[in-house]
Amino acid sequence: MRSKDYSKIDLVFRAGLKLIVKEGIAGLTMSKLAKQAGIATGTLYIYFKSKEELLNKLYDKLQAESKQRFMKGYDPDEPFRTGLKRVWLNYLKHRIERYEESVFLEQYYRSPFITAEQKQIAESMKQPVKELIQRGKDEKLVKKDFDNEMLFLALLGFIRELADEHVTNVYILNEENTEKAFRLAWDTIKI
Amino acid sequence: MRSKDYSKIDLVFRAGLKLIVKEGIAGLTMSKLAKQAGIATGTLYIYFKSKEELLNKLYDKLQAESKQRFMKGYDPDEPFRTGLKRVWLNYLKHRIERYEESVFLEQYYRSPFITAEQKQIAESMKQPVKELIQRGKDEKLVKKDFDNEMLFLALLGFIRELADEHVTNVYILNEENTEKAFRLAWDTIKI
DNA sequence: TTGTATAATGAATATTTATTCATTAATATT
DNA sequence: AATATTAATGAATAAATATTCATTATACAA
Repeated sequence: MRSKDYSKIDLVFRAGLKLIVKEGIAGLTMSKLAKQAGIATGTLYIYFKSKEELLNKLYDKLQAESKQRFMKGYDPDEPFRTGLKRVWLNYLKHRIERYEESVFLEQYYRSPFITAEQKQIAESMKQPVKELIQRGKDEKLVKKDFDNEMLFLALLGFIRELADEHVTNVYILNEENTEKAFRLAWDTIKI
Repeated sequence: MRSKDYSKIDLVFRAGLKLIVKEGIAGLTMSKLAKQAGIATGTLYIYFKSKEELLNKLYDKLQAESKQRFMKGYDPDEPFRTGLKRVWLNYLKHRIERYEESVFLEQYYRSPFITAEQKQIAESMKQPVKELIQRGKDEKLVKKDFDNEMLFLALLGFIRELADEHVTNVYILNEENTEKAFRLAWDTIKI
C-alpha cells in the first residue's frame, strides 16, 4: 500500500505560476510543468484529470486565498484612515508578494479555461472595500461628490501600477516611498 | 498575373484581436483565426511566415499606432491643465475604443512571442507624459513632493481601471462621469 | 519479512494545431 | 481570347502537446 502525496498539488501550482509569469498561459505545457515541478508528466494526471481541471483548481485556490488577505487585520474600531491604510497596504503587499498569482489571475480571466461562475466570484471580491469607502463618507472624511465605485477604481488602479512597476524593477518601493504613495492615495479621496 | 490583396493583413489582425479578447493568446489557433477572417488557413502563410511572425507584426503595428494617439492634439501653448486633460482623455478613449488592442498588448507582453527589443520600446512610451507632468511642476501646479513616476502611475492606473470597467459594462462612463473622473485625477496631482 | 495495493514513471499513443503543397481560381499581359 | 503568373484554397503532413498505460518503486499490513 502507498498513499498519495498531496503536497505535490501545491508543488505543481507553484511551478505553474513560475512558468506562467515567464511565458503566459499560452506558453504552459504539461511537460514543461512536470519538469519544473520535478515530477513525471504522468504524475500530473494522478492529481488532476486534465490541464483544464488543473488550471481551474489553481484559480479557485488563489481566489479563495486572496479574498482573505485583503481585509486581514482590519479593525472597525480603529479610525477610518488607519483602517483604510491597512487594507490599502494589504492589497499592495499582496500584489507584490504574490505577483505571480496576480499575473495568473489576470491571464486566466481571459483564457479559454475560465467558467462563468468564476467570473461572478471575481466581481464580488470588491464589495468589502467599497463598503469601507462608504464608511469614510459617513464619517465625513471622504469626498461625497464621487461615487464609491469611482473612488475604488482610483485607489485600485494606482496600487496595481505601483506593484507592477516594483516587481519589474521599474519603480522600486521602499518604506518611505510606500508611505508617500499612500498619502497620495489619501489625497485623492479625502475631502 | 494576380496581385496580393494586402488588405487581408488588416483583416487578419482584426480577426485576431477579436478572438484574443475572448480566449486570450492561449486560445488562438491558426485555423480559428483563418475562419474568423473568412480566409483559408493556407492564405495566412502567404502574408505571414508563421504564427510567431504574425503576432510580432501585430504587436509592432499597434505599438506604433498607440504611440501616436496619446499625445495627439496636445498644444504646448494651451494652459497646463487643458493639455493634461487632452492627453488624459486621449488615453482613456484609446483604452476604450481600442480595448481589444489593449488586451492583446498586455497578453503579448507575457507571451512566449515577445522579443527583448519590443519590451524596450514599451517602456519608452511613457516618456512624453512624464515630461508633461514635469511641466506642471515647473508651473507650480503639480505637487513637487511626489516624483513624476509616482504621479504618472496614479494617473495611468486610474484610467486603466476606468476603461476596463467601462468596456466590461461594470461601470459605464458617460460625459458627466468622465468629466468627474478627470477632476478626481486632477485632485490627485494638483497642489 | 513478504505480499499487495497503489503511487510514480516516462515512453508510447492520441489529439490538437501549425505548416506545407498539389490543385484551382483570378487577373494582368500579349 | 489565350497564356502565364501568382493568389487562394483546404486537405494532407509535420510538429507539438495532452493523455494514457505498461512497468517499476514504495510503503503499509499481515
